Amino acid sequence: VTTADKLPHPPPPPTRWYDAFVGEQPEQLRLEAWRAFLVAHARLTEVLERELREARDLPLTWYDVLVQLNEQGGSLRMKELAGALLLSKSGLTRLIDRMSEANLVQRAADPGDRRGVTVLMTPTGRRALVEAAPVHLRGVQEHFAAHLNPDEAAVLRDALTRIASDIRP
Amino acid sequence: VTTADKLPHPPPPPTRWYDAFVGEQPEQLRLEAWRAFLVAHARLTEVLERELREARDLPLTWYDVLVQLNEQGGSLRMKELAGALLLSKSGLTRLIDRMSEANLVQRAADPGDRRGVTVLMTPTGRRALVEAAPVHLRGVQEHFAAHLNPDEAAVLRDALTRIASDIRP
DNA sequence: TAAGATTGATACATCAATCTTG
DNA sequence: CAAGATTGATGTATCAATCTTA
Repeated sequence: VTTADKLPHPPPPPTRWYDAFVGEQPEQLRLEAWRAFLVAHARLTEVLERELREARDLPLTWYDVLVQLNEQGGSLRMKELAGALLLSKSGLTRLIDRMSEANLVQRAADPGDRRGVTVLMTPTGRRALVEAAPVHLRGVQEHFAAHLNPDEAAVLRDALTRIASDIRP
Repeated sequence: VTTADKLPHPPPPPTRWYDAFVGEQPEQLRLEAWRAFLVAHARLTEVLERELREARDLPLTWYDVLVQLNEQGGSLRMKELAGALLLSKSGLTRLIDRMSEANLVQRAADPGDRRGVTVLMTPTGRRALVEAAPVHLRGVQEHFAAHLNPDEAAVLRDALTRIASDIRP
């Protein structure tokens, strides 16, 4: 369509819109931390997702559902689960559809309030969790935790917790 | 469908599959860092996405494309761009389709190797970048950078860079 | 044949609207 | 009406297969 011989716009120099921010050394450092944060997250979720899928054919989202259910004694309301997973309500509805289809979880009516739906982990689901957990935890250990000494781990935990909690409100 | 009066599976105690890992205090700390990392990322991308969309009606992905093009002098091959954005090739094809539709970028044939396609930032795209950058950078500053003192920023940058670079190979 | 990019089928998430129960 | 959950329409990502040029 467009020929490269006649470029429609001769390349101007890159816009240095960030000059105001990176001018001072401290801001430069913080922006580097920000980029590192994004890259690390992308790479980590990619490997962990791949490893779990290859080893146990389980999507990371499914694993997360099972972990949450396990930590809450095996059952949880849709609303709570959606919150814990940082997922929209409709997103969770479909996720639970698929996982029920695979017999890893099951829906049950809440006898007290029939508007609510409770999600139960099935024995099959529990088995899937028990088999997947070592794989996933080994991955987290190898790709994330092993690179942090205790001081660094504490800094990450504290700083990131602070950051997260200042957003939600 | 299922009545809650007859639960199909009486809740067993939560499986403590993670005992082997959290038994020692240092591993506990690192797992907390891992959870904080995930939560912080989810919350941060959510706010930043929302803020940019509300202020300039620009998806964060589009912004990232413009930033990359700007840093590379205004043009980049599809392949390079996909790599820089941590996006699949086909994903980038569609993204560039939409952005071309909106006149923010433009495709051009590479005269040297006609298999390749070069993506150019248009004047409209540059304007969009210049208007969006302050909004986004203010967001990063407010929600992320402002919570870090220089020492913490350095730890995050160094540790996360180390983590990311040990994955790709 | 291989590299670069696109296309088709599909998976998964969201918003807004809707249904059911309180 | 409000709360909890689901549904319909839609946006955007992926893989595998395909097309074009080297």
